[in-house]
Parts: sequence; C-alpha cells; structure tokens
Amino acid sequence: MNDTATSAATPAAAHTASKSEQAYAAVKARIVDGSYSPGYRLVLAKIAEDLGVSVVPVREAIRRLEAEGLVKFERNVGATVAGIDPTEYLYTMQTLSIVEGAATALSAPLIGPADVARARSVNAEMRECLEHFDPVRFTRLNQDFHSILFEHCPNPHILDLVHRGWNRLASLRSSTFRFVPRRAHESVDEHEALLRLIETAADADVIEKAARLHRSATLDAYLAQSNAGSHSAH
Amino acid sequence: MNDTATSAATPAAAHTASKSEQAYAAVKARIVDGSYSPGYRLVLAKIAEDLGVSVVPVREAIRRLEAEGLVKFERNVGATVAGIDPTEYLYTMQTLSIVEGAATALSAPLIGPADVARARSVNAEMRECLEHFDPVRFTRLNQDFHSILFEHCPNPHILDLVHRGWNRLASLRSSTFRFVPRRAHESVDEHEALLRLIETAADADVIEKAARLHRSATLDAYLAQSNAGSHSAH
DNA sequence: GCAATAGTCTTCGTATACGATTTCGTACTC
DNA sequence: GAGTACGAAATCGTATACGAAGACTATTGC
Repeated sequence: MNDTATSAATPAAAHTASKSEQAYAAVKARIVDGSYSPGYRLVLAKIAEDLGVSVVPVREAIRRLEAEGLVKFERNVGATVAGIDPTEYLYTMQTLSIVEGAATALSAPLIGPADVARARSVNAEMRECLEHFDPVRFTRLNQDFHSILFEHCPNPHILDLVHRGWNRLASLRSSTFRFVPRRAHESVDEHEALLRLIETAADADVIEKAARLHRSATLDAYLAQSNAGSHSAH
Repeated sequence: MNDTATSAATPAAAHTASKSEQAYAAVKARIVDGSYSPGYRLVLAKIAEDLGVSVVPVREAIRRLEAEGLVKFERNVGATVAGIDPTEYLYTMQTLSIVEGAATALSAPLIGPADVARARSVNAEMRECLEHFDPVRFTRLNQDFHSILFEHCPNPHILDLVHRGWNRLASLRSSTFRFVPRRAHESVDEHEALLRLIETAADADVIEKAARLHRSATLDAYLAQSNAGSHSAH
C-alpha cells in the first residue's frame, strides 16, 4: 500500500500474494500509471481473464479501490476509473492540504539531517528540471520530495490518508503543473523555505501552516487559471 | 453512510438493497451498537447464515468495513472487530482532531442561527446530563452536538473522514468520559465557547484551532488519566 | 510429565454456474 | 421520419462447491 513514493511495481509481495491482492495491485498500478485513464470502463470478466483469475477476487479488488476513491462503482452497471472532475480535484487537494500539512508537522521533529539533505537534492533536481520543463517528471520529483517530509509521521492513520490523497491525484499524471508552469517555480522556492523551517525545528503550527499553504497555493493557481471566476478562500 | 448522527438503522435503502449492502449495514450496525464488541470473531459463514445470504456478499461487506477501519482482517484466518488498543485510540483521536477541526472551520460560515440554537439546546441537555452522569448518553449527545457543527462542511471527502473517525470511536460506546468524567464539565464549557466563535463569524483559523484543541484536550485528559496509574478496570 | 507430531476440523479463498438487471439494437407504428 | 416497444446481448450479483491454509486436539515418544 505504500509503494507511493517509488511507484515501482511491487515485486515480491512476499511469499503469498492472494489473487485478490494481485488483482488489487494490478488494477491499481494500471490506474496510477495511466493505462486505464479516467472514465475507462472496468469490466470484471475482462480483467479477470487478463489476470488469469476468476471474477470474485477482481470484484473484491475493485471494491477496495472504490473505498480508496480510485474507482467509481454503480450498482448493476459497473465500475469506471474515477475521473478528476475539477470539483473532485478541488476537494482532494483541499483535503490533502489539511492532512499532509498535519502529517508534515508531526513528521518534522523526526526528520534528520540526512533526510533534509536528500530532500534538498531532490529539490535541486526539480530546479534543474525547470529549464526544459517536463511536467510528468517534475510531478514525480515533487511527490518524492514531499514523501521525505511526511513519511516519518508517527500516526499511521494520517499517513494513510496522505497516501490515499496522493494516489487519487496520481490519476492525472501531468498534475497541475502542466496547466500552471509558473507555479512550479514558486513551488521549488517554497520547498526550500519548508526545509529551513524543519532544520531550525520551527513550531509545529508554523510548519503545518506552511505545508498547508504550499499545497493550497498550487490549488489556487489552478483555480485561477482554469476559470477567472470564483475564488474560494482556503 | 451518514447515519452517524441519528444512529438509526437506515430504513430507507430504497427499493432494493443489494445483499452486499444489507450485509454491510447489518454488520456495521451490530458493531456500532455493540452487539459485536471489539475482538469479536466475525465468521463469514455464520454471518451469512444469520442474514440468510451466501458468503460472497458478506465477504465484500467485511472488506469494506476493513477499509473503514472497523474490522481487522487477517489472511486465511478471519476477521475480528477492530479493538481499541490505547495506541489505536490515540491515533484515531489525533486524526479526528485534525479532520474534524478542519471540517468545523469549513462548515462554520454555513451554520445558521437555527443550527446554533439547536446545538445550544443539545449542549444544555449535556449540562443537565452532568448531574446524574451517564457516559453513554453524554457521548451520544456529544456526537449530536459536533455533528451539527461539522455537517455543513462543503468538502465531502473531509466530511467522510470525520464520519469514519466517529464510527471508529463508536465501538467504545462509553467513550473517554467514563474514564475522565471531569473532562465532561470542561467539554460543555468549551462547546459554548465554540458556538460563540461561530456566531461571531470568527476567523476560520481560530475556529479550526479551537475545535482541534477541544478534541485533543479530551485525548490528553485520557492519556493523563491512564498514565497516572492503573485505570480502574471494570 | 512434557514436547513434538500427525491428523482432523474449522474457516477462508477462489472457481464455476446461474439468475437478475441493464443496455443497446431493431422493428414496428403513428 | 421519429418515437416507442420488444428482444437479445452484455454484464453484474449471488449461490454453491471444492481446494487450501491455519488451528486445535489427541496420541506417541522421550
């Protein structure tokens, strides 16, 4: 469940991967990597055949993905990959801003110098990436960066919520930055500021607020771009 | 999914509740109302027979409940009602403090005078309830009170997280207040303070912080109590 | 008497089968 | 020509069946 950062296709899964697990992992991977794009119709029998299993485990997998918000399910009709309705995007980003902010703040005291160095190096890569801008790569680095910051969060529930949020966003691979490339520049700077706060062991409140604002600023940039209309407070 | 407040056994479910839904609702109800207490072993075949369905829909229901955190599932072993490990309690309360705080803050601008009046009346009942203290009733009123405050939250994701948190806590029906009755008094006062903030349209930040602290104070009281010495087992 | 092992029994995991529901296409009528 | 009704195909929902994994128990050996 925590292949969030590396996005590697979980290889081992230990000794026993139940068919259910396999199906879950496979479908999830295909959604995250974009093979199944939003709106794609997930036909149970088809997937079952592809994976060489029966429909029962596939059903279970789909239901789990539904609970995670990656899949939309309609009774007697079928499952489709959850789209990213602009509204949905807003909700997800707002939720993520809150839980990720909290996770980062809780994680901060446990972040060592080595982690900070690692994060800084990722951020340097991002800065480099700004030249010949590649939204997909930038987005992945962005996730790597933030993972370092919140992954030490001692509360597994919150951490799980953060992962779910990121996963949901993973559907749109190019992320917001494709639409608002300018935001990418600001983002890199804010990352450095965030690292400074962590290094200096700033107050948890301060870190939380900074992390939250960092995310909602991205959301606001997107909203401002997509429609010059309604401007919601955060 | 939002029968949180009333706790009534959702009767509607419209025309046809799929067996899966039935099973989900039935098991969830039994967990929430305490028929299945933490640690209770959920045997698929048994439940299926009780409900007059086959095991397949029951499996699905259990998996959904697992995703919600109400049930713990172990491969090839079975499902049990998720206990409330003190650690787990801590995690859940902390998570709830964050998401409920946010939900309340987001909800605040949409809370009308009628809602405030309703909340105040519930709080009055709680104050009354302090005389001949009944932890179970107090806890239910407490949930009613907070429901009024966060239920207008415009972000359905956050609202859902709040509901899940409350549901998880519903397992321990008597709640913290049984252990720390003194906290109940403070709680009622803080409720009134919270209402004042909402009435005067205080800053979202202020409301959020107040709501969050209100909950973490309960958690702290619990922790202080359980650390101080052996809490009286019953 | 204790420990280890073998056998049984419970319970889960998944495949297959069939009934139910929806959707789509076609033909018929106005 | 457009709309409606009927029917067929596709797909989901659930039951039943069987194989597999873990847990419990009894027996045997030390």
